[in-house]
Amino acid sequence: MGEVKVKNMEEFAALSGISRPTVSKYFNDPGSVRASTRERIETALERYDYRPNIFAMNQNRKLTKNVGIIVPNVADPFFAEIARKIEQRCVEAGYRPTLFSSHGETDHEVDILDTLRSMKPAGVLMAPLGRSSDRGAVEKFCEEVPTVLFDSNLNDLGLSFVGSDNPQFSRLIVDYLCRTGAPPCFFEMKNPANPNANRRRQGYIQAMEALGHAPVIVKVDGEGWDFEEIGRREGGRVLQGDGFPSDTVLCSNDRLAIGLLTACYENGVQVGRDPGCAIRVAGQDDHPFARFTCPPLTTIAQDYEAISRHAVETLFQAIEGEEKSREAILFEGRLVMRDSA
Amino acid sequence: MGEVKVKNMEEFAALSGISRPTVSKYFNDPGSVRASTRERIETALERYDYRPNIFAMNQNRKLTKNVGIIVPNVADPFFAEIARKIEQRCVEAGYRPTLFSSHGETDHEVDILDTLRSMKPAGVLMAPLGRSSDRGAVEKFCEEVPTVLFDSNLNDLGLSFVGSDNPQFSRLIVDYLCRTGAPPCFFEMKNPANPNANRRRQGYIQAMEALGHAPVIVKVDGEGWDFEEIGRREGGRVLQGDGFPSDTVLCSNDRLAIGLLTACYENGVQVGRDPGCAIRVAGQDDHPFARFTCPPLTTIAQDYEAISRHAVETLFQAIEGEEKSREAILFEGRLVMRDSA
DNA sequence: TACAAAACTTGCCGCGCGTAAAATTTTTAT
DNA sequence: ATAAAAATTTTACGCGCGGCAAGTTTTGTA
Repeated sequence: MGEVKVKNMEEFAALSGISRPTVSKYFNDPGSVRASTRERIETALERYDYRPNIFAMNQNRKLTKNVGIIVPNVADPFFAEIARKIEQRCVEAGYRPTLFSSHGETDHEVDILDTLRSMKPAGVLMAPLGRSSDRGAVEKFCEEVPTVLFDSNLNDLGLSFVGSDNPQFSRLIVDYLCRTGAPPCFFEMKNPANPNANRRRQGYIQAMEALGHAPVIVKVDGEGWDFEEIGRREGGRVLQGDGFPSDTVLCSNDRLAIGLLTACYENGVQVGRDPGCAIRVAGQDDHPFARFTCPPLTTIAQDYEAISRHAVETLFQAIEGEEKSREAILFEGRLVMRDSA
Repeated sequence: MGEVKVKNMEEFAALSGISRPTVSKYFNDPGSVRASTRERIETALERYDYRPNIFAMNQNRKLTKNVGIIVPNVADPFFAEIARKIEQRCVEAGYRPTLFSSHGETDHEVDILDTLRSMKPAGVLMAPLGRSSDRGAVEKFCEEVPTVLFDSNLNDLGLSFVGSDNPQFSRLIVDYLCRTGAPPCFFEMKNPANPNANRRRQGYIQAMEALGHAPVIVKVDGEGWDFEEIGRREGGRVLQGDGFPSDTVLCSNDRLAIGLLTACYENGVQVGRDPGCAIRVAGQDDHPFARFTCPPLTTIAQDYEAISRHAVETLFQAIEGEEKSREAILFEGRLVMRDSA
């Protein structure tokens, strides 16, 4: 490998004894050439280490092999993890994924959309910021390039939506909490960035009423994506004030719960389901760190695996021509019992 | 904006009344054309919403405006955070950053290098996997494209290295721990993936000896990047066995410490510096989650800000022609006192 | 063995832009 | 006002590959 530096496909084709158009066909789909031809090319490939110029490739192809992945915030391990899974599946399918993070900012999300547009991607997998997304910009983008939304749904945008059945999450954990102790109150931010928060609240209310309990919601101030800090600061404020209306607190998501656990620690409030404990805390998501909080967090696990698989499959089906009407695919959560509730 | 769709630079040049080569110059460096010309172009830009085709651009330019950012694992919030900062600085400097994660795998890192090579990047900022990096592949890459290494140093590779003064980290925290309680033992993995771990161990040994104490190292099994789980599992094993040789444990890094805190909780071992506590635990890095552990983790903070700034500056200076000999720039850590030690 | 289908070759054009050289215009300095 | 310098225009070519059409070879089938 690496005997001579091969400048272009012309040269490589000559060296391998195959015509350039056929070599070109090979690179676009190795299966489209005769087996004997494929072998000759691959033999030459090992000797001369040549790679087609991706810029020249993408320039002329109507459809590139590029796939964009957008998450609202890579610094959140939840999104980092799901992005990793999606990335992997794209590579396996022969595409070139590029990861982008909006970093929680509307402008940044719009910029990414612009950048992506100029990359002529075959498709895009996008987890929108949610409430603070520029709906118009996203809509326009979805009209131009095949886009599958995940995690957070922007109504009727994109080819389809793949996410979690958030009301079911809340019902599931409310059932569990009521079965094993006091009915929970619901702890959330006043203006949640993520629309899933609303569905979770509604799921909570429904589940409580179905069990004959009065739902109680604790809304706290806080903007942005520093959920842990908001949970800690505002949770602490509640604890130092009147306290929570129930000794069981269901948080809108795990990151808020992680912050609340810190607040409990700082205020000397023992968390858990043991007799000596003063409060139970539960989350939702099964954040990668939920396993390592003290006490480990009882939560509802998102089905990362199914979401990433289905999102990618849906996109590729659309790319490869199968017309379908938009659908929202929701996966159920799984109760993960740990020690916090 | 957006009156008519402009196909190419030829068309746009005609619409703006400027010749195409000049328009081309403008896009490569707006400052290189006369102010009056610049204004005419920008006026047209607002009316006709045209963006040059990036593939065609990059194809002919010897040097693109692409910058590659490689981290060993985006799912680690530490790297996600520093990548975010670097990304931002690149954009401000007019470059197009692309983020890659090796996901802890050697093969993946090598693949990224190959992909990057074909993108003809102006430069690359790379945090190598470390011990499991393919040194030969990295070396070859560094010879071809200007690369600044950060976080983890691969001796003599790249334009320069920007990272932390790891021995100083350990000295700093050892001093603090000895001043406020029992001399610490050092908790680490047997085969650390990151070479910084070795420097930290050495710093620990030096600091202990300088203070007249015998260094004691607790090495535990564990492969891969699941540091929290290793810390929890092996930490638990130690606690259930003979226990730690000191009631103060300095962990090689925060993620290990986070796992150890979980192990302590699971084994009913009270952590902190209060009289009732059985053990003190300290970390190193100031991981984004260290603030939210229970108890919050005492640690040494990496200077994210300085590292990202300096890494980017060094790269751009090299790109823009300033020849310099390779240097390793190390930033000091800052003691962050919280409740765990 | 013949014959059609499939795979390949040859030749050529186009994509959108970078870039170089020479001619022309505009700006700045004398 | 005039010369020199700087900026712009014109002209022309090349980058590396995709894609098409027509002709040639190989393959599989009867």
